[in-house]
Amino acid sequence: MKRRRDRAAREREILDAAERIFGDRGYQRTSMDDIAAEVGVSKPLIYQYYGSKDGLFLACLSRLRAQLLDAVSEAVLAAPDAEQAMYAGFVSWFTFLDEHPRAWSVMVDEGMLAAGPAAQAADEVRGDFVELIATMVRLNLPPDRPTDEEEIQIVAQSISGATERLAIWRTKNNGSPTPEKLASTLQTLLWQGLDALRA
Amino acid sequence: MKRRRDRAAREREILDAAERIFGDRGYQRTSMDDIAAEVGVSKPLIYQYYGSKDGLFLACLSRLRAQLLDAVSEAVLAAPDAEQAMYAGFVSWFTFLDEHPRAWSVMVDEGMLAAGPAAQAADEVRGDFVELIATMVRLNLPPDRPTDEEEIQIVAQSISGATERLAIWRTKNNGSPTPEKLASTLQTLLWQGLDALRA
DNA sequence: TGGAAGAACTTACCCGCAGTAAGTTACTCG
DNA sequence: CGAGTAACTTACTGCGGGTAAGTTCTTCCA
Repeated sequence: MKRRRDRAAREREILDAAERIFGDRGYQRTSMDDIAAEVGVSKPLIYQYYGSKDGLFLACLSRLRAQLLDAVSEAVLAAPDAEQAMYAGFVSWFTFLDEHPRAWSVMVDEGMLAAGPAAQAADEVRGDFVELIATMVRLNLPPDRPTDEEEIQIVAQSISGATERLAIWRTKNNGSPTPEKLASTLQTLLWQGLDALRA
Repeated sequence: MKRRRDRAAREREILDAAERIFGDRGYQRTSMDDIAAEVGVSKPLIYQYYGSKDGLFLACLSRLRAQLLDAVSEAVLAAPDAEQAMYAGFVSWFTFLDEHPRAWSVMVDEGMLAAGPAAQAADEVRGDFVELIATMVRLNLPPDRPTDEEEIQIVAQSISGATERLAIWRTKNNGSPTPEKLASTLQTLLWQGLDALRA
């Protein structure tokens, strides 16, 4: 017989199992009973802790996103200049996704949340990335130039959308091209354009 | 009492209703019974014609995508040169989505199909756009240059992902910025980079 | 050391909805 | 008219998200 545990430990245990199973089978093909069985606990307990299937999924999603955001932020901050920061950011993005394939499956599935209250929360998580990118773009503007905030948002959304799509495409392509190839192509494609917007 | 109709007419009627209801409520919140009721027909008939809920949704999706692809292709082909073609393509993309908000809701929901056999089909539809973009990029390469097909795919996927994300962001933003603003920012961001890849 | 208080956990259900088996009604053509 | 078939329905199953109403374990103070 399994012992009882305190709430925080059990929550972590449930979250880990959920991440694993959602990652393997996707949102739709995973039932709350499956997760309950994996943890060795009954379904209502999960509902008590996470409220709903969406809630549980969202908890997985936001933990994973935070890890990814950390990895990318770190790479960006460690770079000596803006150009290399951009390249490093791209590489670390694709590399993280390579090294955490299950994590990535969960995130791709977030389309699942297109409706409902959880959608809002999911958007916020995504928004973190857009903000990271927007900040980088802003830092690289000449200080005297009046910032067109709308334009910055457009650029940040575009880059975020592009990298996300590339990551999806890449998994369907059995992991090629390499992160470096992707990063350098993006770099070439975008760098001059960013320069042009600066003018 | 409603009369019987022949299969093709009924199929169209069902598809129209499904597009409307999916567009209003999203995939998850729409039940097959809802659609059946709207058409004034019983549920098994829809199953006979479309096989499954995914099948029906996919049928809506692929019709709408085809319309959107037509609109964009036409705009692109009507332009006098590559630079204007790119701009015109962007504008027509955002404009179409503006003018067919319901269409757009259906398409955004396609994340819903992340799993299952329908996912494959959904990807194919999306692939049409990537191919359109890739073709345009290819046409604009100097003929003597050895084409790096992988690089072209990366670029096409990026642009497709970026525009899709911008469209989603835009609807959450109550339809601003304007299609023209988006198109011109993208143009500035990407044009020089495409030039750089050409070299 | 007993026993109240509360946290951790379960049993046993409900119901909405995708999907189906088996039949019924209306149209069509010889 | 009647046989054949296309269009359609009634009446169900089962899965899975979600919940009401308890039951056991554990802690901690008298």
